[in-house]
Amino acid sequence: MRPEELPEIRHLHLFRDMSHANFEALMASSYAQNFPQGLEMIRQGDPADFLHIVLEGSVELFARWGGRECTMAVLRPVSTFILAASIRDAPYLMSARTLERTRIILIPSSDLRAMFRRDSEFSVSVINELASCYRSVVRNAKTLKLRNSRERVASYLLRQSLLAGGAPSYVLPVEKRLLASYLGMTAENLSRTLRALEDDGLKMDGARVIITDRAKLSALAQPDKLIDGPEMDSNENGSGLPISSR
Amino acid sequence: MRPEELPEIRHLHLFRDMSHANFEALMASSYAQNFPQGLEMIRQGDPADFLHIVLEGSVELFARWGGRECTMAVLRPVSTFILAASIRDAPYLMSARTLERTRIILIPSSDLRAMFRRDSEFSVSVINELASCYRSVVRNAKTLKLRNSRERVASYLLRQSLLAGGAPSYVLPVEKRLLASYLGMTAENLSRTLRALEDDGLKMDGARVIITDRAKLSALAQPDKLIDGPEMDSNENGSGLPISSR
DNA sequence: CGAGCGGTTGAGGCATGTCAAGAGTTGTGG
DNA sequence: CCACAACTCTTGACATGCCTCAACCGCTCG
Repeated sequence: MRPEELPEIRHLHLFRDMSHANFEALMASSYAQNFPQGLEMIRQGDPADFLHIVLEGSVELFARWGGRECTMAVLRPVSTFILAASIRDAPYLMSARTLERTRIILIPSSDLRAMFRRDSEFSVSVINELASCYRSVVRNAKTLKLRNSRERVASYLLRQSLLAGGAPSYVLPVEKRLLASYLGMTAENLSRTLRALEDDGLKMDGARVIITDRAKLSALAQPDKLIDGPEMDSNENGSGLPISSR
Repeated sequence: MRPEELPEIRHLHLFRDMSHANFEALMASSYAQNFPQGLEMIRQGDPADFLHIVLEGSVELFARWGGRECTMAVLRPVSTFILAASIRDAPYLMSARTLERTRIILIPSSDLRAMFRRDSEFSVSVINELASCYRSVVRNAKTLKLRNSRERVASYLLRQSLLAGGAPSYVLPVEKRLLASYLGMTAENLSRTLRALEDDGLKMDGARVIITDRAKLSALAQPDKLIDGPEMDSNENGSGLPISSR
């Protein structure tokens, strides 16, 4: 692990409050790894031996069942993921693959579990992190059950706009194909939906989103802080399943 | 609070490992309340001032958006709920209403937060509880995105059968209307789906489920431990969103 | 240059929601 | 005790959202 990377990790909410010595100890037992693009680094069902941290690149979390698969989240630096499985010493519920060349830190789950039993500051951080992640997934479930695909697309685009500083125009952070799967629809359906939203204040230009009439689009999406945030929460972290907080 | 209720609460994973004195302290600041049927005791968006525990009766957690609503979980004794919101000192993401006359214990969130900073055994329990809940919601999201309604119904019925001790016949723990909403479909659609499953090893008689051909039904549902459990986990607890662990 | 891939578009079909009506059940008040 | 209201559940008819399959375009990369 490179020395200049430590501060970046230390800066995460999860690690920010623990003692210096304990942080060093945790990092000493961890190691970094670089993965090429498209590598399935985690397979659902495998034992969760490590907590992962994305340092560079990006990672897709996805789930498989039968012949189907769907993407559950996309993570960008600096984020942790699969904290819950590491803690429960249980099998991964999701698989992970790199979307590009990606650098990952691996922290042994057993060290993690030992650490929060020893460092009470750290255990409080873990609690806050998990609670935050839990709420994110609940929001996700709400949007899936309460909104139709059109509304999910519109609210997603508005949320991303907000993350881009409220800009009326920005570039999609992920491929449309992947976004479709994240939003629980097919690529074809997303394509048609984006086209249809041209009557509602949206314009697409390739991967570029242009919000031409925010009020109109908002009326359709009905953004709700109990689904879309804010509290965009403490989501510098990952695995709370934001698709690309970046 | 009745003295005979304390052991039931103490028996929950969440409270079982903390010191006697601290448990007593937490209970001392809590109080019990009885609600009539159909009362909306928690409204989404309100501040989460209390951790709740169902002692008798049953509670539906549901979410609203726009004009629509859907049920997210049904909780039965003895279960805690809305732990994450209490911890984050954040607004409830879901509403709760009683399905029958229900007795609830209310633990002030601030006391809860103070307690896990003080009692490290308790903080470990909270971590395990939250991690477990998180995984439950992820499983829920997976079933929503990967299975169609028919498959969700079939797998739900098989899971319930397992909870009923593997019995081929049992009575639905909730009304069909509510079950439909939990499974992300309309009541009409559930009704038709149940009828259609008669070709696949299922027979309904009112609220009674009769599995006539388990192999056939399983082939359709393709139960998966990464979605349906087991690890039916430590789900004596609630808010991991099982519908009626009974 | 050709293969592969993401994206788009069209045609068609199935799954699911909506609306409406009726049977059965439960609960309530006269 | 009965009448009535309210509710769940079911069924039918219909509309529509969404998926599937197929073709095609444009781009990238070997």
